[in-house]
Amino acid sequence: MLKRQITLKDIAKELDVSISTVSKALKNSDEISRDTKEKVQAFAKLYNYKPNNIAISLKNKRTKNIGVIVPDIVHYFFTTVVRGIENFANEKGYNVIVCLSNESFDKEVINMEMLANGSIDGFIMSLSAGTEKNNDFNHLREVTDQGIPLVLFDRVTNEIECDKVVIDDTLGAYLATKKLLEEGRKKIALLTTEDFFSVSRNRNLGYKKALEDFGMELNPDHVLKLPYMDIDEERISSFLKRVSPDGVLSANEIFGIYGMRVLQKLGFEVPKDVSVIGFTDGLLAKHANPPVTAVAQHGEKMGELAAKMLIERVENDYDVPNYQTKILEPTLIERDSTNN
Amino acid sequence: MLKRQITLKDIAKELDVSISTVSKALKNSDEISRDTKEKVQAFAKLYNYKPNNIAISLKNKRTKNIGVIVPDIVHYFFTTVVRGIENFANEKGYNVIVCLSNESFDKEVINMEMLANGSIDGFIMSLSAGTEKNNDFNHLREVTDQGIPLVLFDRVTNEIECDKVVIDDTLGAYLATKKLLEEGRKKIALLTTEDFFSVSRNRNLGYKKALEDFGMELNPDHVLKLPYMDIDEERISSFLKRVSPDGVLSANEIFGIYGMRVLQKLGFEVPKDVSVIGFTDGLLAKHANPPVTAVAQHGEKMGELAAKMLIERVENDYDVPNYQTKILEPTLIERDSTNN
DNA sequence: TTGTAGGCGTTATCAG
DNA sequence: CTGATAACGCCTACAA
Repeated sequence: MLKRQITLKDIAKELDVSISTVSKALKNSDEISRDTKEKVQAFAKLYNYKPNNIAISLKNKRTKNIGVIVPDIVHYFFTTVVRGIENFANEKGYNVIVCLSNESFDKEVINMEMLANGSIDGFIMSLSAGTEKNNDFNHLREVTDQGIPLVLFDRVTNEIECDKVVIDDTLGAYLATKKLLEEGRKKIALLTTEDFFSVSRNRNLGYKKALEDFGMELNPDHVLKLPYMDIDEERISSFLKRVSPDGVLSANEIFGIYGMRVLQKLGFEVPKDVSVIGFTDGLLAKHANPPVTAVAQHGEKMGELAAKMLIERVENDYDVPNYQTKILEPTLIERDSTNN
Repeated sequence: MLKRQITLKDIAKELDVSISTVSKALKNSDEISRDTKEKVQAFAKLYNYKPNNIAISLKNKRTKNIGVIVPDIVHYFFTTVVRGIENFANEKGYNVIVCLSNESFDKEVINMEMLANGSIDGFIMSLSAGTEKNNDFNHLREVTDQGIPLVLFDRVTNEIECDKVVIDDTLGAYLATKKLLEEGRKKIALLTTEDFFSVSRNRNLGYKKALEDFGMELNPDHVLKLPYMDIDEERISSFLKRVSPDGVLSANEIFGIYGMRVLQKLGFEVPKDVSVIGFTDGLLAKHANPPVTAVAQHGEKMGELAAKMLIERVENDYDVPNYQTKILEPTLIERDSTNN
């Protein structure tokens, strides 16, 4: 069934020359006579010769593969980051191996180990919820100790020294909260996740800071911290019912969208009675009714940057690491869920 | 910088035994004495020996990698298929290399060639818009001619003989249209894409069939066929304004969501004045206001099935191909954008 | 201008 | 029980 791909050896035998002659001829080396080169190249094209990547990888100790491990691929943000990585990497001749940790520590570890045995030249990843919760980064350390380049994005940790790309989450939340405050909102609810998520921690901080800058103090009763990014319908709706906010900031796309619908069902008009802003400028925000003002995280750019940083590491064997953390600026995209 | 991973050779030298002894010892071969095995295994663990996958791939002519080429990763459906593939493949010890064709014929070809040189054991893919439009499948044929297993899903073609997984798009559209008709809707608009998309062709067919079964005939004025899956705000809104439908069927998630908002802005109430049903039971449909009744395509299952079929081919070298086309049943998920 | 030989890391066969 | 050898497909320094 599997018609074996033709190899240098096959060509050599067929044309009655040596393997190295064939190899050189195909590379247009000028060690080889025009005659021989033409003969070999013609034959190779005729039989559709393609060098075997695996053999080349073994020889070069370079696979031209990048391993990407992300918590999931359903949420818009990760999706766009993956797209950014893909774009840049393909441009540079790299393939992208995508693995989903599914927010699970165990699966993240398994995936890393699966890829760390020579399958890839480097990793780009965002920590799973499980990993952030466990606060266990040994699998990352093993990888970096082996000298495999690693770039963390979005959900990062100080425990590991490596290149990183994040957005300024604190600033993003600050800008959003400020916007609500400037609209005159007094009771701003925060829908977020627990502080063990590095991004949530920072977003929660930005929220607090903005309140303080406007002479208000954070009321814990106005904050709902859920353990995961999944919607807990019960808790979100009872929270909003209780708080009855005139402004909502959501630390992710999905809580905000869901929260807005809950409020609408309770009779609130958006943005007349309550303004809503959410993190992630995704399809949900864009197509909600009304469209939701959002903090754009520039995922695609983030992915490109991460890929760029990684490939740079892979291709240049610096002996002084000099790790960088790039911080992108979030942008507030104003839509109809807030006043303007 | 890059601390070379330890190899069999290193262990052999260090322990003063032969490479093959080490290899066997690590495999717990009973050709080797208990003593030697223990010594070798201890040493290997201590120095964190991991067999080099690339070398193994070269030897076995099996990479344990699956190449997945999809048009994009932003739309919910493809996202879920990729997740299904990932799940099943990882379970079986395979990595998934994801490439995005970005709906472009050229990029699809480039990606295939990139992977077809030994990097993967088989392909799972869904045709790009460009490919369906060009009607050019030579890159697929080259791959299958080489004996590389290929599974097509969703956007497939009869031109290529290989395993396929699809849903019954005609039935899906039929069920949706029937639902609208049974509600008493008389003027059902169809938002769809051009017929060169295999899926659209079938969905358009199902729409027509349902109308006919209810004694109505298709009115071309009630159908808007756009060239791509991107929202053309201008055309969609002027179309809906003109038609002023009491029912809308959308052949994808995004047109339906957008169309519903257009109608709402025009003063239509959903579902009082107009019912809306869209293909793809995704986040947009689920979180729209009101939530949209949708044709579920069971992407995750589709992905798992595709992966299963592919891995079966990869691992068993059938000499009679006996290609299969699996057809999944779509499900109508009823929500508040239709009456019940 | 062409060919030989060795190596990338692993495994399998066969000899000792 | 252990080891030498060849092979997977390619590349390259060196020899002829």
